[in-house]
Amino acid sequence: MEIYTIRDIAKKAGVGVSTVSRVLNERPDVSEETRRRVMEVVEACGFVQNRNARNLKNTKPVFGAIIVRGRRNMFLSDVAEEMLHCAQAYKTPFIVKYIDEEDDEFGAMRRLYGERRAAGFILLGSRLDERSEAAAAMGAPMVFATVDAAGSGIANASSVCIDDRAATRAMMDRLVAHGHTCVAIFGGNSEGNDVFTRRYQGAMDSLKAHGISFDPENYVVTRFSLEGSYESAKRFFAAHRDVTAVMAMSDTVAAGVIRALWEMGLRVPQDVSVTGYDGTEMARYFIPSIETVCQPTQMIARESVKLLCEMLEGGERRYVTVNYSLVPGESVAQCAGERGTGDAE
Amino acid sequence: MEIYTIRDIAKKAGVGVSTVSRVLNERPDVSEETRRRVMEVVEACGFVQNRNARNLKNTKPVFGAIIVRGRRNMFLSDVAEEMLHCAQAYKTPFIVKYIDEEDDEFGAMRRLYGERRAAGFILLGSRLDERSEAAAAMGAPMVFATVDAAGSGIANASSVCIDDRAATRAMMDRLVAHGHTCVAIFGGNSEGNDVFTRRYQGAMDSLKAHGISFDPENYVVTRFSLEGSYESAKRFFAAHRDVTAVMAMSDTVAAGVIRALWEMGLRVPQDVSVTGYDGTEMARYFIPSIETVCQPTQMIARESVKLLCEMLEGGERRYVTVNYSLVPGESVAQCAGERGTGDAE
DNA sequence: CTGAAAGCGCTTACAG
DNA sequence: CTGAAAGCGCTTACAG
Repeated sequence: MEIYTIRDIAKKAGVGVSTVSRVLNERPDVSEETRRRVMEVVEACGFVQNRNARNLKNTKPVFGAIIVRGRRNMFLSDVAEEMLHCAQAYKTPFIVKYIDEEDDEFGAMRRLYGERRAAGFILLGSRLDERSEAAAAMGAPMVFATVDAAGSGIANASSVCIDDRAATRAMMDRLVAHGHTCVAIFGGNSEGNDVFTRRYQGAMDSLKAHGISFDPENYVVTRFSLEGSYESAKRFFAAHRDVTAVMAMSDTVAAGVIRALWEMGLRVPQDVSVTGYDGTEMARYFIPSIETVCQPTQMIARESVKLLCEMLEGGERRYVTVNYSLVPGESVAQCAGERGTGDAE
Repeated sequence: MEIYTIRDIAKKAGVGVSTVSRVLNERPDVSEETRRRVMEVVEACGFVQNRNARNLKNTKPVFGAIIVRGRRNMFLSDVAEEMLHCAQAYKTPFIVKYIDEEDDEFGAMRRLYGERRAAGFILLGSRLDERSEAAAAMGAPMVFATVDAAGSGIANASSVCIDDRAATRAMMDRLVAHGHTCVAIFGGNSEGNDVFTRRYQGAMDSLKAHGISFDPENYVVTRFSLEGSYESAKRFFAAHRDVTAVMAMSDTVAAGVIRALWEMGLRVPQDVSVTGYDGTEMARYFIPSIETVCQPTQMIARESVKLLCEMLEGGERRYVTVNYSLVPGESVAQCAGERGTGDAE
């Protein structure tokens, strides 16, 4: 298979290279007749533009980059896929970059900016801290997806997210309504103003409203993978048999916890209730199915892409909140009463 | 944050641009003294090479592309991640491109070649048919990962895979050893010489050796997602209550099937045994854990990357077979005896 | 060991 | 509406 350049096409079509370029970029200032002739040659040769050259030359926004933090995170990768899908409606191409849960998304952003001149960024599953400020200094517009940037004050940062605090509050209300008063929370390592903090606060809002106290030891920091949460749960429940419910900050974590409990002889939901977060496919098909907070994948994807494209055209930053919903599951039941620590003795 | 070019660096360091380029590319023909001076400036400016320009100019192999067929396939995405990891040991950068299960990986390959001049390809979860021949005409070396290209005769195609036929045969032997004679197989739509055919043949090898017949109606074509396999299973078991075991061609499919059975009141493994394929994390943590054929992720990744890099340097094509292993799981049990079709009546 | 120059394939003012 | 020319940031022979 031969590789053609725009110059080859120009020659074959008997026009100048600039004309071919115009046709390819769907500019209006080409006669219909010429356009057809050029397109015929393009089709016939199976010509594909060289993006390296295209991106090298262009000064205008050429493409956006989606940075996903967490490789094993099915929810985030679903959202990323959906973003790619939505992006097709815009002229701006998008690329996706996956980085490790523990990696620095702002470093990745900087690199993408330097290496390939990405014009704008969507940060999926990011945090919001000093480094985001530094990254903002690049001047490229960014959209935080699933994280609220409203308080950040960063000039070129928009965000799309659900009200995490309200969602966890509502979820905790459900657990309390089922009689659970001794709950453990499995979440991430809070580094200030991130999604984990919001969710934690929401849970506290609920407990406080119900006059229930929370032992800080019952906040378990875990990796967001099956293996990670499984290990965390094994360790935690070896010492905390009195807990009757777990609120996990992702469905994957919930699944790992359920498996660990199961192996320890604790049934879900009969002995322990477990809730998830995200509303993934897996939550629906796991046994038991996992009660969870559904973040609307499509809506988040669509709004994020739209926002970034707006900003690339000079639009203002905006903070969008989308609606979550509580998805019932088989993983929650009425509290059977205090189990106490008797088992461990 | 300002963006510097190689020319800025050259000026600041008081050298020519070619010298900076040499330092950046770790060429030997630069004096230690000059190298240090240049690197200092590079560090100080936080300079990053523009890959668009780099890839545009270069004629030598610059980067490889990994094309993953199937977005929801956790096994394949794990392998892809591992490949990226292995690739760090080579000078050749790699990029990953995910395409839909139903999409044309060879079209994607062609585009990547035209648009970005990828020098070589790793095809993850691909098939092998007429289109692969056409793609081969591009001349770029390719490595089929998890598919055997040995019989294809394509000049520039290597492959890395397990012996799929032997693996499914061994797995079916286990089911038969547990007394199962009426087995359904959940797999993909065979389009000739692909992995589904191999696995099917392996299963037949076993059944034939045991003098057990197989009703073609018991081969169920399904999408490789939880939802897809769940739906397929619901439909299938509504009419085929006599089946006592399911051999699924992926862990995800196995999970979907288990969930469907569970909802229909059929327990796994008490009523129906189910086996998976791939050896994913999920198989280990699902309830029940899923007995599966483990494909060695790391080995496949490492060998594929190595092979492609070899070929990019002019090496010969090779066909590598790596070892699979059978992972026991809670999803298989002794056949309780024929259930017959009584339930349906 | 080092630098000036050409060129990778495209886009975009600039003149017609 | 169309084409010749300059230039995006880099690499790579080519001369020193």
